[in-house]
Amino acid sequence: MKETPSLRERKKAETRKRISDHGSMLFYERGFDEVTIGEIAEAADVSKVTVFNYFPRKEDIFFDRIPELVDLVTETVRGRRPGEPVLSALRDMLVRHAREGHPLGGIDDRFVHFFRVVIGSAALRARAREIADELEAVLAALIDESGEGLPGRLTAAMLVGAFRSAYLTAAARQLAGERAAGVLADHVAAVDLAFEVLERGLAGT
Amino acid sequence: MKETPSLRERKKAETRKRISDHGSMLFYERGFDEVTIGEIAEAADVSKVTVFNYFPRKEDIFFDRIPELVDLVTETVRGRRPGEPVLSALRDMLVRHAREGHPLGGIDDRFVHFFRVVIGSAALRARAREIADELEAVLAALIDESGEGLPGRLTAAMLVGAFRSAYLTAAARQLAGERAAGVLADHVAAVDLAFEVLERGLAGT
DNA sequence: GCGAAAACTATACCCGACTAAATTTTGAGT
DNA sequence: ACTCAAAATTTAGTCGGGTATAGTTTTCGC
Repeated sequence: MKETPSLRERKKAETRKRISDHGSMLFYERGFDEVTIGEIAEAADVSKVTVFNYFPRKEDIFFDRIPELVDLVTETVRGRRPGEPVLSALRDMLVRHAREGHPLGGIDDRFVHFFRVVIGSAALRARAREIADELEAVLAALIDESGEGLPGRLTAAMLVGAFRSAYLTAAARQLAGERAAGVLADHVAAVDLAFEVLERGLAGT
Repeated sequence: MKETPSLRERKKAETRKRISDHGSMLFYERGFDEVTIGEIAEAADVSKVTVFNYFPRKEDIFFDRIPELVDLVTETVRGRRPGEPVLSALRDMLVRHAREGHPLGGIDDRFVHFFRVVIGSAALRARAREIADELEAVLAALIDESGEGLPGRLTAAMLVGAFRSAYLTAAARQLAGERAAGVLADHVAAVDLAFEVLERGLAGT
């Protein structure tokens, strides 16, 4: 799969990373809205146009790893053990990532700063909601194609809604000063509850 | 409650309405992003600054009736018949409004144009998501205060997610050319299914 | 090496949402 | 009538994301 990291590709990846890294660093220091594209370009030693070349919108510089998140969900569903229900595969994945403090899981002391930046910017909050929508659509399609007979749209909407709510609650508590360790237990419980409700509710369909 | 529609108040209300009406009209004609605040000000025969005086953000000119929506939900929950479960009151209200083609219900031939404008503008879509979030928060608080022992956040998140999904599906079909009458039946079915799943799932809590 | 394609740079520009401050109008109460 | 405070207006901006263009450097495939 990964065989030709041709020089061109490597340089591109490196430039992209440099922009994203310098951008994120500035955002962490001063907040999303207080940093201009020009400053990022300068910090990354790149022209302003090049920034837009890699990131069509400013928000994408910060939310750089979303594609990985979509892939993660897709792989979780498509690559589940034969016979395992979609929902149980998703539940396991989500709980595991939270427990391991995986970057995309979100429950970890390091991510307080990440949350602070997002909460502090209307543009980033808006983009985050948009991303949740995209995830919901992907998930709905995956559920439909899984052949378990679940109503994809409804299931995805409820699941994304519930998880997002739990995630935000956990983030708010961490922002309020609680340590990740303390928040984690409740968060896992909230996720478990969400899946229980969903599974029980869908059982009679 | 409503006793003093003093001249001053009436004029304010009238100015507000004039701005919102002219604005909406222009949006319907040409799309949200293609209309500037300046044009709206001119059409409403008001200064540009006055527009911002009444509507802090451009999007609010179009989504003018959201406060009514929040009130509607609040009254539905608080004013339900004694002993009636929150969820059943909400379900009745939502189905009734859809059936009656209520402006805030959304299933009516007239609203195709409304949808088109929203779908056509990233800013309006973003604001719509934000509004859903606000509604979710209000609903969560209402459910918590209802004393039925339901988990407010989770219930609200799932309900708003499910309804929004159904609503958007119905809107998309109307946009694709189907008549409201045809879409209505499926939409009501989708809402009913959502409530069934939710109620059954929550039953064991 | 060489020509073509891709990536990058410099630069200038647009655009329209939103703001600040000072001034004028207008309705309310006496 | 007359005064006062709220509301509306005028004027004069700022600000930064995003774009368009045209030219320069770098990498690739051969």
